[in-house]
Amino acid sequence: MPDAANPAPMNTPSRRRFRREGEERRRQDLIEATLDSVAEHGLQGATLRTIALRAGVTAGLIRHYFPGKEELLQEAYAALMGRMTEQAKAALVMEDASPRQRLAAFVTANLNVPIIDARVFSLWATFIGRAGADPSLARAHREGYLGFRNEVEAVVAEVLAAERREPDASQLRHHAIAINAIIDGLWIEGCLAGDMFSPGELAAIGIKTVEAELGLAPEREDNQ
Amino acid sequence: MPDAANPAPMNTPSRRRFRREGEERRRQDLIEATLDSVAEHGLQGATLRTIALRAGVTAGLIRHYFPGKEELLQEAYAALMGRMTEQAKAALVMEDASPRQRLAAFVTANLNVPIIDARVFSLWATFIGRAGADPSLARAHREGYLGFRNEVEAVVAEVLAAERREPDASQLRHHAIAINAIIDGLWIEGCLAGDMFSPGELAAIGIKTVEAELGLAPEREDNQ
DNA sequence: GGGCTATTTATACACTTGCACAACAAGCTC
DNA sequence: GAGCTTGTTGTGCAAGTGTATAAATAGCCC
Repeated sequence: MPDAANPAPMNTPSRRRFRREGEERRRQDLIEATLDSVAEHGLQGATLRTIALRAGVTAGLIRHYFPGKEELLQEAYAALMGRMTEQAKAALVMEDASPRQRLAAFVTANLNVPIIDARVFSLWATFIGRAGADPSLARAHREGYLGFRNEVEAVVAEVLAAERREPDASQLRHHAIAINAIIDGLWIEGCLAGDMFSPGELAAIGIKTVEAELGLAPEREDNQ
Repeated sequence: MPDAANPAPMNTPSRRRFRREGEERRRQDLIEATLDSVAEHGLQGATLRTIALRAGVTAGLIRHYFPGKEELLQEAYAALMGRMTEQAKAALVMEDASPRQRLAAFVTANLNVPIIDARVFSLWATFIGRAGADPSLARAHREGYLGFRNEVEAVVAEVLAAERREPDASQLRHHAIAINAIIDGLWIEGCLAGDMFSPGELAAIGIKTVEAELGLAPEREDNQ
């Protein structure tokens, strides 16, 4: 019996070499690997082994950082949502710009890369599809949605104020709902079939539609 | 050992009783059970055993009607898409109605039950989330989307013609893209958080936004 | 009613999954 | 460098997966 429990007496063929990373780093790597796996193979294809392989570790390690797969997925979704809303709102912080310009910039930012992105859309759809059955997902979405809509509503209020118009709360709410829908709808179209639109086309349509919704006079074509 | 391989010598405890259904009936039942399972537990929870249980048969039978799980899922998705586009287009066949009324009816139909429906949305999101990785899904979506958009474009052309306006092809296309986005965006909001809107509110917003996009004069409030 | 056929059940199998746990070594402290 | 902590690996396991296939029986034709 030359090869029993010890396969070769020369040297224990050595386990895999590894480095100890900081906790925060590992957790983020694992979350990113999870998002990649879900985007590529869906929730069913995102197994612990697939995720670990992508993160460059072995499956057992995941249990060292997360109580279970469920929690890993939840944290990954939270990270995704956080990034999305953060990017969207970032377009609103413009100094020295008229409300109307800020609104236009907001629409433009939401209808171009990196927000128009097939991977992000795939993730969003995959997770949101479970919202009907998973209350925590539904709540997370609702919070993100309302936050987004409130941002829209605030800008709309500024724009209309600059136009000397005084909408009541109900009108403001309707404007925000409609504009949010316009952006969402165009975002989906862009993510799913970006090649059907020329660069900047979606943003142009978005701005025009939003301004029509608000009853703003069309901009002159010849300004600068 | 009183209970060995034969648990009771009295009578072979009998297999499950069953009825032979027609092929078409069985296939449809299985597809419906598949959609139910996907809507409730996601793609990962839609196992052959779950589906079979819901359809009132045993798992093995599925292989008698479908080559494999993959094909069952594809047929289920096709059935879903077919039903969705069919319902959406059905709202357009109105005799004795002005183009503008038909457009309004179209928007209204798409923003109320049964098209506003959490289960259908869950299914749509779950499947469309895989479009990035599955070309056949992506193609199916694109065809459905373009079909829908072309319907919109046709009605828009009628509406504008009735208003003595003569948009060129590019303007028509932009209108269709925008209106499609408005409907999609409001549809999502209604499916995900229908309780945040009063009955008919989404449809009212949709009509107003669409008419603003087309530059139609607001309707008088006092007509009948 | 007696047989025939093919729908349906039931069981088996190879494989994957999430999770548990023991062994190991990377890198800090002294 | 010795020793210790703990991040990391590897293996094992029970449950569940899709598929294959044999056995049974429902319902039709005569």
